[in-house]
Amino acid sequence: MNHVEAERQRREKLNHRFYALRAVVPNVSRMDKASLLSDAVAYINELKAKIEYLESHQQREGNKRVKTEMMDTMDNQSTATTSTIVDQGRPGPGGPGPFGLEIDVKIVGPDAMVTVQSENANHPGARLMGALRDLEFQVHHASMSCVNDLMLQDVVINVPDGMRNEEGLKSAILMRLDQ
Amino acid sequence: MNHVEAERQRREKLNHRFYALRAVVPNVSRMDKASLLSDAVAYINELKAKIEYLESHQQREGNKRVKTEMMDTMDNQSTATTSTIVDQGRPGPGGPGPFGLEIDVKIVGPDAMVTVQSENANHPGARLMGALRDLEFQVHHASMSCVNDLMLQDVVINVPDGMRNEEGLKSAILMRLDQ
DNA sequence: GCGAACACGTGAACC
DNA sequence: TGGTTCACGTGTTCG
Repeated sequence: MNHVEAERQRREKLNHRFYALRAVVPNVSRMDKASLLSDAVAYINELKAKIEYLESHQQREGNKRVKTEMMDTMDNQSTATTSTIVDQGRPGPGGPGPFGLEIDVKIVGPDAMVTVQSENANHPGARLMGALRDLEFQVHHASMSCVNDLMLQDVVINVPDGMRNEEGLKSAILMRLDQ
Repeated sequence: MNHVEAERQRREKLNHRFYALRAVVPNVSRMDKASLLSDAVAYINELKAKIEYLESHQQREGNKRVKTEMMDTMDNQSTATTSTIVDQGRPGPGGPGPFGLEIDVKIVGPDAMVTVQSENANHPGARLMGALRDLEFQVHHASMSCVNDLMLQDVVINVPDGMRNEEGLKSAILMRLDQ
């Protein structure tokens, strides 16, 4: 049969592409295809966030723009090229992302609870607090602990009406976090 | 058969991940899976190149002077005009001092415990953490709470041998704190 | 033996 | 008509 051979080649091609994708995505948590795909989208979103940050802060000290910038980001979310869809799937054992950083946001009433876990390097405490200052959030409570190379941090901030969106907050903070 | 259902769900999951990947990769030339995968790797490489470009085209300012500055300060301490003596006493009930800021330092072993009390303005949390970052102290633990206009904060930092001096640390931190 | 993950051949749909 | 892509059920391997 010719059909079986064609299908064989199709599978072969697909697997080759999968292999190529593995080559460009770092920290592929597990070797299975589904995890590879979700790791890839997460990685792409992190790269996008990093680029957006670098582009907005190429010219120094226009620092009060950030709030409106964030609004824009949250509006355009999941629409155009600005889309910041983040890994709905498994909160798997993949651990910290490419930047050794894991962040979680929970909206509770007028406030948001943010928990961050990362490696204890580059003064992560100062970085999160600085990011929240730049975003002009009122910080009600914050605590952080380091043990060896691991850093755990959680803060409670007041969030204005317009931006009570867990994913939006997450990517906005993440964007200012990865320098 | 249970097997057929498991495989069905596996395919469903995989297709969902494919759909998520399509959402974050722009210009998906054709709708077929293989093309999507190769477009994804191309896009990732594009983002990487852009980041490398942006990172190389931004100037860095070295902030490594602070540590030696601090050493100097601690040497000249209580001698000339550089002295920055504040609020020797315990964190009394008098409330914040003239600067709306009260700071206390206690050396304990290789670490120092710093407690700060001030009015809740100008993002005091970010300012203390930033000051400690600039002074290149390892922060082991930090916590802060705000209630109305009052802010309370305490941190535990590691202090190198040469500067285990409560008054010196206090004025060094204070100096970087009032901008 | 079970669950997970994969490769395979086959039927169907679409130019 | 082929040529190409997909979904499906099945066999198999591995922990």
